[in-house]
Amino acid sequence: MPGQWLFKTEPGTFSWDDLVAAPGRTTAWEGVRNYQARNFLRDRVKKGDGVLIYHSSIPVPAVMGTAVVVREGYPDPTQFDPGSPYHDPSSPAENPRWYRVDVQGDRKFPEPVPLPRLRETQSLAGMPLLNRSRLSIQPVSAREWKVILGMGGLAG
DNA sequence: GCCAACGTTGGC
DNA sequence: GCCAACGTTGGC
Repeated sequence: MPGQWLFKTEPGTFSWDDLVAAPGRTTAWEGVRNYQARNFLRDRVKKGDGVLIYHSSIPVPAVMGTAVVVREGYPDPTQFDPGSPYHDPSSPAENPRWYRVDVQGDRKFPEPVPLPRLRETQSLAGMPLLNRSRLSIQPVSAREWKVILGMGGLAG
């Protein structure tokens, strides 16, 4: 049984629309530079898992749609690229510190689910997203997944 | 733009 | 290993 996740992104940097406009609707989810999130990408996120794409740092943050993991964790090459904003000169080449996965855009919510609606939904109260966690990669339970898809206008 | 919460760094 | 300083996240 596939797992479920929530990935945050700032739409000014990379948005849902950017994801579905990408070749094959697929993109490498790069630039994650937090150890807890890295551990999820490296160890727990599996091919076929579902991903909720969440827009943060905007007037009305919202879950925009779903994506599917199409490639499991592998070293993020941007850590070794001096020209990249995600360059990490202290990451050892023989033991890369940062990982990424590839995701493919799947279904756009007919109605994006705004953060205030998530907050007022009792069954979602345990989500890290709603509990001042700044984790950019978070696990989502099967129940939470189903509830949010329903709120967004997707049957399941 | 503010600022609280949280993560990371580095001196000791 | 402690912890103060600093940087980042992200809602508001």
